[in-house]
Amino acid sequence: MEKGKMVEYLRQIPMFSALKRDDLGKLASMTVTRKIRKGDTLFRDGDEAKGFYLLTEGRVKVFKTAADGREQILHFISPGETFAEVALFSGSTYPAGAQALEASEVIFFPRADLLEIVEKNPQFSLGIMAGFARWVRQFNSLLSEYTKAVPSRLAGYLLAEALRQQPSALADGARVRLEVNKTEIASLLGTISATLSRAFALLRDAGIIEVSDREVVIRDLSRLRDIASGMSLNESEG
Amino acid sequence: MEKGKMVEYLRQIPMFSALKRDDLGKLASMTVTRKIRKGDTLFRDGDEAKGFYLLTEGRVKVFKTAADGREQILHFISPGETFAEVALFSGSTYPAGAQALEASEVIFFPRADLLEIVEKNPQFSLGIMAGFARWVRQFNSLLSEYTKAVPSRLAGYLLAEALRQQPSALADGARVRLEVNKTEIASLLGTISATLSRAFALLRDAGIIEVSDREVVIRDLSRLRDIASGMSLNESEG
DNA sequence: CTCCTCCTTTGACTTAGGTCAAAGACCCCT
DNA sequence: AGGGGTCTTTGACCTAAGTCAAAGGAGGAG
Repeated sequence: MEKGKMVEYLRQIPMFSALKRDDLGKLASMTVTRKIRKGDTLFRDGDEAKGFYLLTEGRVKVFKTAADGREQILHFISPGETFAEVALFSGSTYPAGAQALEASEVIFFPRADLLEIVEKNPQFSLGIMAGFARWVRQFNSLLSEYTKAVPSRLAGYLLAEALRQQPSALADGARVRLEVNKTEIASLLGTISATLSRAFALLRDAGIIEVSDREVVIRDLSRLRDIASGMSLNESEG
Repeated sequence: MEKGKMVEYLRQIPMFSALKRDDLGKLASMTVTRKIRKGDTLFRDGDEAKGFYLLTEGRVKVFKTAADGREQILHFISPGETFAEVALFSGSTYPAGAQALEASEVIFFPRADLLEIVEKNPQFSLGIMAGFARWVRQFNSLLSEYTKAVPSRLAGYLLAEALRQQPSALADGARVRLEVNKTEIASLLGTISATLSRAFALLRDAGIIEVSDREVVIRDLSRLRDIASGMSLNESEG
């Protein structure tokens, strides 16, 4: 990306929006852009944390690997989102790994350079913290999801995706594209593909959603909401 | 607390240690100290976030309440620890509730006053962020715990408590006081007291711990570690 | 076009752990 | 000391969801 364009691009990212023009320029010049292929690992849980990333293209997963090798996805990153910000605040290691789900492009922000800007721009640190707070909330909700049954978690995921993809069109008939494969979604929801498959079938057979290939149509939004909030399938009937 | 003492007290808190003397003074004068009784609620999930807290005495739980009324404890707060810092960075609402587990005393830091200090002290914001990072890691590990069986989570909890209570004496024979009742521990570990009770019995019968009243003695630290890392009880035998 | 690989679905089985219920144990309070 | 309340343990039962395995499907590479 050419520098002027880079500055414009960075300005749109909420975290950087408070920066003045010359700081943005400095920021732009310290970055490293990197193209990665599907399956490439950006960093692993435990690697030394040298900076954080902004995804400009593609899709990335952030995940933890358990002792037995199974992985738990913490979140999917979409273009325009930053990840691994935690690197900024503690010199040590990344608490999770990151890997490309498809061909992607990232911008890397080296920790040391960033800290310089932070120290001179209290406003900037507020921006970072706001991003952090958002993140905490997300994490928080991920945790509460865990106590729910798999169909509830799936319902919650579908609602969140529908909202993210087309905030305005959240109504019966809304379409949700599944932007990652079901095995990955299963891992995000803390389950396995076989179980997720059954959960999809349950919602489908109840007439709440239609599934074809990678597209889901929401047929009964209000029941989907009920399920997401923890209601069981038969409670939500009628 | 008298003001000079308050300044000294605040200086010991990692988050505030980078502040200069007069900022500490300002900080001290903006706080509100509050005594609360066992069972008192400090704030609920969804309340407007007006500031954050520092616990000086007693014990507090931070928790989420599910739609069906069951609660999931996110963490126990011990004296000297801050909580609800998320309030600083997003004007909106608390993502969880807080309630006193015993008679306690807290210092409250109003959001608006704090932000003033943040804006003038980049160093301070770094301190806050460091606290945040610690918090993220803790949360992160809480999440990975979730995929494990209950006895593993219990083992992890006991190890963490042993380490917190007497970092130096972590060896066979180490004693751990249970500072909250088992129903609360169950909720922290994402289970219920009946199941937790069986998990205690399992570890006891395997000769890994001894339990009497509210005191646990670690008899076989290395097996406890095995269990905590996800190994099943019979795998860890021998 | 056809093979190969990866993803998804389905089936049969097993099990961890939640539910419900009841009985101890302990503590405080009067 | 008696009695109510809370916390903990134990038992019997049941269900959600994980494991293992196999069969379809769909897409890409040659």
